[in-house]
Amino acid sequence: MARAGLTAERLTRAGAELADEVGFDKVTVAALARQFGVKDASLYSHLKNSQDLRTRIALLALEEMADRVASALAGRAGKDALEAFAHAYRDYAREHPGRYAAAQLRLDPEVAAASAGVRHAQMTRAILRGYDLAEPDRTHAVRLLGSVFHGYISLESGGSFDHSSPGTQETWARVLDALDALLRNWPAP
Amino acid sequence: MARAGLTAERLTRAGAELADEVGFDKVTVAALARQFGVKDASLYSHLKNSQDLRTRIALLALEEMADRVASALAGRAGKDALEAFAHAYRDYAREHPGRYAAAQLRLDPEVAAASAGVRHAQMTRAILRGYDLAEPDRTHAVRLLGSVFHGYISLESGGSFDHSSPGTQETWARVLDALDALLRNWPAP
DNA sequence: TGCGTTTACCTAGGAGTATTAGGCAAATTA
DNA sequence: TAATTTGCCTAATACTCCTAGGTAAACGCA
Repeated sequence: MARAGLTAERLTRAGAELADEVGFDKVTVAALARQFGVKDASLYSHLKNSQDLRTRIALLALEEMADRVASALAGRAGKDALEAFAHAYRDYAREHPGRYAAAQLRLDPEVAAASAGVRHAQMTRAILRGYDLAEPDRTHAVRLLGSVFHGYISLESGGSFDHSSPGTQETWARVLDALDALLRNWPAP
Repeated sequence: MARAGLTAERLTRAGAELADEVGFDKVTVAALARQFGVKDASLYSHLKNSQDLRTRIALLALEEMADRVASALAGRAGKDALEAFAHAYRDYAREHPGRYAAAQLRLDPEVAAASAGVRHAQMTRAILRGYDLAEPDRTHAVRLLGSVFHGYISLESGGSFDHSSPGTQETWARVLDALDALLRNWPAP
């Protein structure tokens, strides 16, 4: 019988698509096998287990996000960079909700340390180059930015903003204005 | 044979405890039945299905959080209120990670509208009474606060802040300083 | 070109979870 | 005390995860 040509990469990619279509939590070994027309047991030659699959999808998502952010950030500084980062991040989450959810997966420390999440963190720091912040405020600010971006996307995609009036597009723009103002006027302790 | 005295409420409460112990995603009808020493089929007299169980835990968590925040907020204004809200929120999430995760569950619009989530949102608005913000900036600011709080807690509990140096306690305090400063100096469009 | 080795995919099966249908006995009410 | 409700049961179906062991296709080499 003909082989389907499975590899860990193809499975990861297909799993990511599936996540975007039906939700990350519904990505299952069985569902993935069905997509390739093979038995679920067959996937275990390529994947250690279902957790391994989820981890691979998470790592893929982190790579893609870091790539996007990197190219969005190239050649920009200050508020320009802040907005580019924010838009790239949010757009990715809207285009790929399943992958974005995957990227929130808690990884083993070693795996996380070797992931594109590190690059991502570095780029968040890079945004602040255009602002006059010394340590440890720089780190506090990085954490604040990460919190706002992640929190906003998470609440928005969860529908928390659906039933009050200004559109989320407008809020997003004003939030970025506010963050820019804050970074330019970071309060002394 | 003796009855276990199951009710939807007891099951919900036990499910919430279980969520805090092993994680919200591992709260299962079977696991809950085991805790009460009954067969899993027995729970279906009290719960519509496993989604119903999860929803009930989420609603419980929303109630508890709204209660905590309400009493933290009583008699406070301005930065005092901001900090009280933030601490109550974060403390709840740290004490009850499973319940906090449950509270993020996407609810049907009608269910959400009847939930304590509404009270929660109103209290976030109440914080802003101490600051001079008119609509629509008030709404933008509410969304920003929600994003920061949720995002920070989510990243912190996911371990994102574990491997960089200032402690998260210090960052949290400085983030609140920054938010207070921002709300007092909200930029014009 | 044919042979051996690797490996991709298979069947079979065990364990856990979600859910429904239908039954008996305990608790409640008349 | 009889009638009714209801709490928990057994049984059965379906789906997911995963392991063990087998077969045949593809590959590497003489």
